[in-house]
Amino acid sequence: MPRPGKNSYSDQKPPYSYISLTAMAIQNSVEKMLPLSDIYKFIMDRFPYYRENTQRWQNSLRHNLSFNDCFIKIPRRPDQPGKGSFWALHPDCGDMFENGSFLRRRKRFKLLRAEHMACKGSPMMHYFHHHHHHHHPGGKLATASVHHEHPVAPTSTVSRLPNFQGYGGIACAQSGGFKHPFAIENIINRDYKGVMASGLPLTSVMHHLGYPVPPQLSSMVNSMWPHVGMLPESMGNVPVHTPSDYAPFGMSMKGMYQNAHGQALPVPVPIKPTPSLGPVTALTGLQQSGSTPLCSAASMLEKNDLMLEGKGASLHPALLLS
DNA sequence: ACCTGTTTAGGTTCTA
DNA sequence: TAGAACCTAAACAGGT
Repeated sequence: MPRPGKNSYSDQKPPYSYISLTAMAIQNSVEKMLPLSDIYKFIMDRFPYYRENTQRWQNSLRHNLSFNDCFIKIPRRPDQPGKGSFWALHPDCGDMFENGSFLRRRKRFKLLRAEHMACKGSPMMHYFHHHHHHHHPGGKLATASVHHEHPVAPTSTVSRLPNFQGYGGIACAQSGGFKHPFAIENIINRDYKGVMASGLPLTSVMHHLGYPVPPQLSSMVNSMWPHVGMLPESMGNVPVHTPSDYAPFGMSMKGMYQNAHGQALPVPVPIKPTPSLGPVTALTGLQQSGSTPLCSAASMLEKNDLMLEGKGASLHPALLLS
């Protein structure tokens, strides 16, 4: 009989992919972006399994960061000391984890070839490329304001992103401060080599590439360029969404809860909804709790426990204990 | 020397 | 069973 306690549960490998673990870490961060070392830290803090063989899994994790389009690299500004870039989730990778389950993705988030080129070459170019080709119903350019101490990760855009119902007031409350990494103030202050190399003003580049600048932004872009960072704060706000309508970031927040230590953790739910229950998921718990800031993790788990099926679908003990 | 990041390559596991 | 998702190893470049 395996005796419970030391080495029985918490040291076992968590049923989450590296993509899941990384997404958790990023989502959990205030700015929705983390340097590599902090991603390591998050994972090791919560999952004792990953406190060993660090060479192995960290190599795998780095591979995932580079290889998967759902992760984007955000360069540090000169005023931000530290090693490496920040890593964030691509704004459009919203529903990678069906029903909020982090166990297995419903499908791989893959950029189109052209998107990939644009994205890897220059975040900004990607941004406009992206928004040109997917006309979003209510989607306009991200809010832009000028002065911020830190670059922050994307506010979500509309496409592929489900409504955000909550995750308490935690993420919601922060969303007012979030800025799309491709938002003007974040774009211009970084190393957008593609544009800089062209020697053309931003709007010219955009026009040349066939990306019309939205009216409310064009004047701002023009006025800002090349006077980076000189725009008054008041001009910077072009609200697009009610902040509470969407997650502060492109990934679905359904299925998240906080444990007793204030750590945000996923609520594992079946990949496929139980047929008899229909598409009832962790989201239901959030929705039913209405605007209640913090959904009871216990009640959510209760609901979800009824639906757990298959092997790895139960809550990993490390999540409860850490 | 170590960390970060990219890429290739070959393997396993899961799902349609 | 084929393909997708995922894992691991490893070579290598560039930076501190």
